[in-house]
Amino acid sequence: MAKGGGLSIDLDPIGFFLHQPIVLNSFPEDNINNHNNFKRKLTAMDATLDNRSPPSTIQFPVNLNCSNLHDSPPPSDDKRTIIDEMDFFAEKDHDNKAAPSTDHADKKDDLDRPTTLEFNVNTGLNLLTTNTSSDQSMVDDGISPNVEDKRAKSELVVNKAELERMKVENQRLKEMLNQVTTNYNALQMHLMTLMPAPKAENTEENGRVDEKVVEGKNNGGLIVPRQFMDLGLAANGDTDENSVSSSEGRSRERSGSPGNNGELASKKIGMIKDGISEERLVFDQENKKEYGRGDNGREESPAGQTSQGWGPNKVPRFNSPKNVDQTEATMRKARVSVRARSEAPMITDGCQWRKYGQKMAKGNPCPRAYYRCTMAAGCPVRKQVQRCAEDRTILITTYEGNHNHPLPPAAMAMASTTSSAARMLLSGSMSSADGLMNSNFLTRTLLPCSSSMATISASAPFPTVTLDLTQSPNPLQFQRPQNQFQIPFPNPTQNFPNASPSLLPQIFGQALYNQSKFSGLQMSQDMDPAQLQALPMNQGQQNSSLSDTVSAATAAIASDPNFTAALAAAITSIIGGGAHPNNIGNNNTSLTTTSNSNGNITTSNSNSNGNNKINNSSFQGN
DNA sequence: CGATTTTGACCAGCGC
DNA sequence: GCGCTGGTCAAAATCG
Repeated sequence: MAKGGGLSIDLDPIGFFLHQPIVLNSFPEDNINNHNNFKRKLTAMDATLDNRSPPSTIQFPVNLNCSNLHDSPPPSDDKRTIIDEMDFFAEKDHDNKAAPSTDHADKKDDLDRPTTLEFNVNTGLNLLTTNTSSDQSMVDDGISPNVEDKRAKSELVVNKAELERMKVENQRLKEMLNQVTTNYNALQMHLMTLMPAPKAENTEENGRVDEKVVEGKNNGGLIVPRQFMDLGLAANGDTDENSVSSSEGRSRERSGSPGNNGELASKKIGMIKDGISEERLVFDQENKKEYGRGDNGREESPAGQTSQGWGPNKVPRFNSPKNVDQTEATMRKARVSVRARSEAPMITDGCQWRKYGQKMAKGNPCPRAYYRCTMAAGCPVRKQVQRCAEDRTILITTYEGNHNHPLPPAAMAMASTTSSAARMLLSGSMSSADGLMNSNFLTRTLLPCSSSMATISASAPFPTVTLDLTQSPNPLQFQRPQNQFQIPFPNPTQNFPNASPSLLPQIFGQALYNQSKFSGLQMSQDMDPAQLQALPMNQGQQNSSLSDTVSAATAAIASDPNFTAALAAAITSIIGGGAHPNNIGNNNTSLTTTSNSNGNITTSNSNSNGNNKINNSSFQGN
């Protein structure tokens, strides 16, 4: 027990004995004298400062001192700050403390650091500690080693208690973090439901509005507030049409005549202008048949909370000018595709899914499975799971829609990713004005935390963000398919050594979400889906699968103070309005320039300067 | 017995 | 109009 570097630190204010193993009952004589001198001085100080000067058996402000180290480090000392962060978030220390030996070992490590010594010298509180230490030394003179042992044991106990307290506090902080995350998510969803309409302005004038926005932004650098819609949530004020049709024609009656659809569409366009969600429109007009009829009535909701998201076969048509609104609305169905290596049939994303279909997709010997979220009735979120044809160890999971229910912490990562990416894509499809900024933003935000790549595509029929977790950390080595945005990520160890690849969804989602608050992302609209399948893979390192995404993410965040701090800083800067490209100081930003077969141009951007424009690819007929 | 999966059928969009 | 394809449904089968 005599180890415990902490004891040594506390007992020796000047650091005389820091180099020595802690043997409380074997102080050299002269050192004891030094302690006695100190004791005399400090006892006087102590008396004036604090009447509750502890009796000889209670001289453990030592430990309080330790706690003070963690709780309120002087701002001037960086090292101490680091120590503070580590104690709050680094689970390792706290986890390890279960074993006393480990605990002591840690303290011993601290002992070896000059900084610790420096700390002791500089901290006035240590004087008090010293005083007690001196008392202890004095006691050494006349009291048996048993007392010393008792004292040491007491200190050990107190240290343990302190560690326990900190552990509890750490746990409490983590719980608070979880709570905040949950609330944030709920608020986010609530916000989505409350802001359906403003998009209608853009819708009214179609592409022209976009151009205006572009000009305005270029001139003034103005960040136009963007509207993004909730893919998954049905607005409370939805019409009952859906419910009506839902109650009437079930089963095979779903096939309404196209003509009716057209009429309905024009009616609904009027509704859009009145502030009705476009997404809702899409759903209504495309779901004369609504799959809200659902199995076991699951997806039916009297409140019209019928599922949205994936209407059946909603491939947009871009040819008819009359259908521009409709087209645009249809384009709202953004998807987020995650490629990850996994032997499991499905990645663990924290949600409950029910398989509702399986099909053999063209060009892939592996069947594609269709799942819908079953965590709440009417949740519109769906996903497709399919193995990559080229490399069957790669699992491609495509998400669409937003959850309309609270999510367990374990599900937040992926849900945040999908909904945020979808919103980003959707808002991006509305305007290209800030495309570059968005790209930079996205890049900047994602850069630090991912070893993977995000491919953004608006390939027909749906704009898609592809998160490729199978790729090399050095994207510059890749030959990118055309018509894609490439968002390269540097070596993850560069910034967040402890950031797990599993973190990507969460970070990506957070980043996208934050980004979507400000603007949309310009993207190429006409990438061939096959190109997504042809994404390079098997290069470089093999990243881990996405299984246990959330737990890994949580653990990594909790355990890596650097990561936490940086992420918090990034998010703070974003939320605080720091999303302007000029504020982005990331040299790693790089967007590839590609032109596509349809003549659309995507613009490269080699830095964070937001002056370049990215051409907004108009919807191209396919 | 309820929930989930399987699987054949149906539907809509698209291209020819 | 026809065939292909993607997406979905829903009855039957299976699971826990």
